Amino acid sequence: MDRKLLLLGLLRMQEMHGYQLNNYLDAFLAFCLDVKKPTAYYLLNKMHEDGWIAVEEQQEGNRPVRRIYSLTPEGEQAYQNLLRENLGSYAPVQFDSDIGLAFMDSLPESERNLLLAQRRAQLAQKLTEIEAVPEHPGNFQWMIEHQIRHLRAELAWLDEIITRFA
Amino acid sequence: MDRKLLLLGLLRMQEMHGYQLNNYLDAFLAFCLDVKKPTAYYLLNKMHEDGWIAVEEQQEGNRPVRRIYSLTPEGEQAYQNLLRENLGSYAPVQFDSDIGLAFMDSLPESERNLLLAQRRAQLAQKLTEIEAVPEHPGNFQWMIEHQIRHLRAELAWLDEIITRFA
DNA sequence: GTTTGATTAGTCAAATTTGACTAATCAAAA
DNA sequence: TTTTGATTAGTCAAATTTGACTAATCAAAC
Repeated sequence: MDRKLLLLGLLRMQEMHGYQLNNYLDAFLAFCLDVKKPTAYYLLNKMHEDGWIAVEEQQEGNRPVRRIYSLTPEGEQAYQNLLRENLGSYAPVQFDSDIGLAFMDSLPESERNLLLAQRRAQLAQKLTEIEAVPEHPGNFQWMIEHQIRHLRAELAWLDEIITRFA
Repeated sequence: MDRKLLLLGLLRMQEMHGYQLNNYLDAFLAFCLDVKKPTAYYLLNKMHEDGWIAVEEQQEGNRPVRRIYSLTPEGEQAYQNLLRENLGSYAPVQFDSDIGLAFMDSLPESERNLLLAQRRAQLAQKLTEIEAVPEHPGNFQWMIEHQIRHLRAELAWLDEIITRFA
């Protein structure tokens, strides 16, 4: 549902064709949200079938056809509903990385430490990357800020684990 | 992959039948990990087909048959590989709740505040629940500790947002 | 006596997600 | 002049995940 909300919200800000949409997801939101291209098209089609999204074809010169997606009134209504649902509830997240931590004991100490160091490096890398992301349009800035805080907390937590086990 | 690691790790600690396994997931790990019953069976079957897991049937009286799942040597090897892969890398998490935050502007202030208060209540509730969870066997304790820290940070973040917008 | 709830096994169809792939046009680099 | 990379559109089969459901036994509550 949240992914639908995302697509509706983006198209509501500005109608777009699929390429633009996927490009935006890739270029600006990939740090925080992972929506693959076929997923986006799947959802666009579904919402089109449900009458939430209108499609208009445009041709420019001999280039491939552009399909502009935009919200219908039903889409606007759905957007409002999904938005309320999302805002009014807390969706817990899962830390799949913790599964490995739970079973660390089955590795020799030296290897465990090596792997954890590797994990730490990746985490730090990701943090550096996202801290370098420039200002973002609209309220997406918060998504980044949230992610940054989260990654900092994760790094601190991982360091604590590493220390406890060193 | 991580869910496979989880199941392998659990069966490695102690061989179990499906009911036991699902029960354990439900009763002890549901706070941190969400693995539904059909998913568990799907993975058990798959790993059985791949030769990672052995199944032995037991009958006790007239009760339905028990199928005890346990690791094969290949399963042990797979476990080692998955564990290394998991431990040595950082898997980023996604905050789907942030999607709503990004679009808050489209709601009237009063409703927005109401919904955010509702979200906060849910979050606080979840935190209370998990803080009340008793000691956990083995290293699963960390998963809980991690989740608690995370929820506290989330609560603080949400409060900050609410304040900024009040 | 009967109904409920725990124990044991799942299944099944449907929804969702993804990796890998195709196809055409045009601008710019080599 | 050829090749590469961006622009535009996706598709397709496969993997995964889930909600809703079935079926049998036994103990305990009512």
